[in-house]
Parts: sequence; C-alpha cells; structure tokens
Amino acid sequence: MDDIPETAERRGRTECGLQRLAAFGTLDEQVRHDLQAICSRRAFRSGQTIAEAGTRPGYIGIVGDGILRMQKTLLDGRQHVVGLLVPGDMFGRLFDGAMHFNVEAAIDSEVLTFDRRRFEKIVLDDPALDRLLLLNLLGELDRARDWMVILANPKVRGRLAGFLLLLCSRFRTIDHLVTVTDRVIRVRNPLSRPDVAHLLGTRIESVSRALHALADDGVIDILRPDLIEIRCLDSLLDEVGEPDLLDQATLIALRQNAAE
Amino acid sequence: MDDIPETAERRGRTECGLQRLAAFGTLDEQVRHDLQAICSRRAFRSGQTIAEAGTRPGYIGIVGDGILRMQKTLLDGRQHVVGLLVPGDMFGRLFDGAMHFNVEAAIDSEVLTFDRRRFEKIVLDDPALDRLLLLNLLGELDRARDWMVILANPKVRGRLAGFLLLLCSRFRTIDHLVTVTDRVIRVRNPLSRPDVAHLLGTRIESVSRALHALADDGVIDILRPDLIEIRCLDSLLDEVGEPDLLDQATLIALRQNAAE
DNA sequence: CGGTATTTTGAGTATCGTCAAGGCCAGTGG
DNA sequence: CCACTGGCCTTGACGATACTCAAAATACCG
Repeated sequence: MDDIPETAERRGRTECGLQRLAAFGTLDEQVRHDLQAICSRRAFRSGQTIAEAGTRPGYIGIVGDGILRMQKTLLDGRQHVVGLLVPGDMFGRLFDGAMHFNVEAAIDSEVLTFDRRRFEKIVLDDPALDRLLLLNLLGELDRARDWMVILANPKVRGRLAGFLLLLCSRFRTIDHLVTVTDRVIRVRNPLSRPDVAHLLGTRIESVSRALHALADDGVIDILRPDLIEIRCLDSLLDEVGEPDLLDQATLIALRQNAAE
Repeated sequence: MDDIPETAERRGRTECGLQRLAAFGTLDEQVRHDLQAICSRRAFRSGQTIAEAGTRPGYIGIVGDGILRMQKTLLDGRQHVVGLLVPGDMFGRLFDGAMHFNVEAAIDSEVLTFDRRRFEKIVLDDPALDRLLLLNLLGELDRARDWMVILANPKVRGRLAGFLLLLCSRFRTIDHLVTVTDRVIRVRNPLSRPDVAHLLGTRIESVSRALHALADDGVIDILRPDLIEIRCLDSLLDEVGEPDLLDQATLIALRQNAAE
C-alpha cells in the first residue's frame, strides 16, 4: 500500500485546473492568477498518505479529482474514518496548528497544493477568497453534523442507509461515482468494508448482513461489493429519519430521471 | 418550557462583557469598541429556544455564559442534539443562508447578540476578527469529528465514557460545571437522560445501565443523576480508544491536582 | 488457472432495545 | 406535617439485534 514512491507526483504549474472547480469561478481574475502561480497538481494512488496527523504540512490542499478520506489513528493502531473529501474540498489547517487527522487517497486522486504561507497571504488580501473558505468550512461542519445524526441511528441498517445517501449527496457531481439512470441511482463506494464498518461503529459482518437485508427488501441492489444500485430512494430516507440529510438540490437531481 | 416571555431579556449596550471572552482579547481596541456598540446581552432560561432551523436570524450569537445545545428536528418530531455551545462559541450563519439546526439553552444562559449585517461589515474590515472566526470554525469542526469517533464506538459504555470526557474538555474553563479537587474530577451534565440517550444513539435505560456499570467498576461515582465524579481518568480514556480526544492542555489541567 | 484477499454465511453468545414495574424527589394541597 | 401527584431515573425480564469466531464463497491479481 505505502510502497508507492513519493515521486508519483506529476509536476504542476502549467494548467493546474483551478478553473474547473466551480467555487473558484467567482473569484477575481487577479486572485485566480496569483493562486495559479503557487499551485501544483499532484497525483496520489489509492491508499497513499497525503498528510499526517500531528504534522503541519507546508501547503494547503484542494481536491482536484478523486476521493480522499480523513482518518484518525486510534490507540490500538486502527484507522478511523472521520470524513471524505471530494473535488473542491480543502484541507490543511489554514492559519492554524498541526493536523488532527491523516489524509489518504481513497481512490486514485489528484490534489492541488498551494504553498501555505503564500496562500495565507493571498487570503489576507482578498476578502472574497476568505469568505469562500469560511463558507467551505461551514459546509464541512454541516456534513460533520449529518454524520453525527447518521451515527446516532441505533440500528446498523439505519446507519448504512444514511451512509449510502450521504455518498450519493457528496458524489452527485462526480459522474463516474454516481450515475442516475431511469428509476435507479448507481453509486460506487470508495471505502473498503473494514473502513465502512469502523466508520459506522460496527463490524464488517454486520455491514454485509445489513446491506443484503436491504437488498432482500428490494431497496437496493448489490452489483458488486463496492457498487450499489438504489432502487427506492424514499425507503432509504425513511430508514434514516433525518429530514434534511439530502438538500433539496440533491433530491431533485437524484430524482430527475427516476420520475419518468 | 416555552411560556417564558420573550422579554426575559436583560438589556444590553452597557457593559456587555465581551472583554471577558478570552478570544476577543487579542482584537484591536477600535474593533472591540465597534462590536461593543452593536452588542446586546440577552438571558435565556433553561429549555428556551434561541434560534430555529430554517430561519435566518438577524443576529450573530456568542455564548456569554451557560450552555446551549444545537439540535436537529427529526421526521418523527424528536429533537436530536448535534453539539453543545459553551462560552466563547458562536452561532448564526455568518454570510450564509438559513440555520441547519435549532439552538436552545441547556441551562440558564446568557448570549451576546450582534446585528448580523453590521457584524459582517466589521468582519470584512478587520482580518484579525475574520481569522478569529475561521479558527473558531476549525475548532468546531474538530469537535464535531471528536463526536463522530465517540459515536462510532460500538458499545454504549464506550460512547458514554467518551461523552463524559468531552464534557470535561468543553467545560474545563467553566468552574461551576467542572471542578478538579484532589484525585477526582467532578462534572455536571447539562443534558437530560433522553437527550444523552438520543445523542449517543441509544435509550435512557441503556445510558442508566452503562453509567452504573462504570460506577460499579469504580471508574466514576454518581453523586446525582446529573453530577458525575470521575475517579479514574485513564480508565475512561481506555474505554474510548481515541488518543487525542482530550488535548494536552485539558489533560494536564484535569490531572494537576489529581497527581498529588 | 492458481493463490490471496475480501466478502459472505452460519452458529453461539453478549449486548442492547423494549416493556413494565418500582423508586426517588419536588411540588401541591389537604 | 403528611399523603398525593407527576416527572425522571433506575431495575428487572425477555426478545431482538449485533458481535465473535470459524468456515465457505466470491472477487481480485497475476
């Protein structure tokens, strides 16, 4: 897993793809240019470590492509997933101390890195960018709270349902991870069974059983262990009980073809 | 609960107590003065609603004294706690849309409110305040992730242990909620049994049993249902398995007298 | 095609949820 | 002062769920 050399790093500077991230489209031309100048695009293979807890990396990262997982190392050495990062999400302790979690690539991914010092300088000079970061953080907070509600579900089945919905919500814009064809939503789960189990506070066997129980009830189809087809969105929503787990935009997007 | 008149509001403007909040001490004199000018101090009785999900209050709130709980309303109408706010914490969707959760007073509390428009204006003009808010959010995020780790604990006992430790960590600076006397830490739990149970994804009976199981093992003492004495901090930490649930400063503070 | 890792299934046990009953405390009214 | 009431917390008994350990099946990779 970890024997992939650090040099699995494509060099950047040229066309780092910042403009493809919608959120940055609203920024001032000059600011985008400044950011472009300190931006490198680096590729990481699935499983590779990108940033480690306890250290303070010299750069700010923005996910360009792929999925990263944030995880904490527990006393017994196991890794506990505390969140996923999708394209557009940031990490890296702006203005702050050491990382509180590791960042690893959940699938092959590309990360835009910005020298932290210089990034902070640009932020201080541009309120719009600053505001962008603040809103990004607020969104991150809401998602963390969504996780809390899901994790507080007393039954594994309910937690798993919430997990699947959250995957759809987060991956909606990433077409190779979520595809909405007529009546069904197909979603790829980038987390291994042990990771899912640990995240949901249970064991791999229980995850497997709950998943197959949902399949037996016709709520989902298991195409592959990591590829799920959602046949009945409403049933899944019922299992969770949280009204605004999926925002309106996501709901509409997921239903758009299903309604035909 | 809700029949306390809205006028349970002490008038503000004069000496709103902003300077007592450590975080704001570093701010520019002028900024503090500007904030003071738009600050009102309002008191809320335990159980009173302070802000509602779906609305966009006209003010930014900072907890002055007491404990607030953030909670989401589920489909079945129950309220689910997703976090606690202690003195110095903020709420109120700066630059952003509607609230995603309710805010209620968990105990009698005092809140500093700032007109949102004017607050945002001051923020835009002062990078230091902006940075303060950003760090506040980062801290909030870390705490939400701590909750996630605790909630992912498969056993009620482990989740409860984590809950108690998190209480200590959050309430450390509030002397009437956490007192460290020789060898023991005494902490008051501002949440009712139903709230704790729901937060931890279990039932009140299980909370009771787990609490008494910890007491039987000599890890804690139950002085009153809402007043816990921690006799063995290390045992509690073991139950959780998360190394940095308590930051170094908190650990030292909690142990300072216990070491004698 | 074989070998390995992952996932699934099965059986037994521990934990937890559920329902019902009992205890404790504060407030009320006799 | 004491019985009564209602809210919350605790305890007990039983059934449902989930965890553990072990084995089988499947997917993955050369």
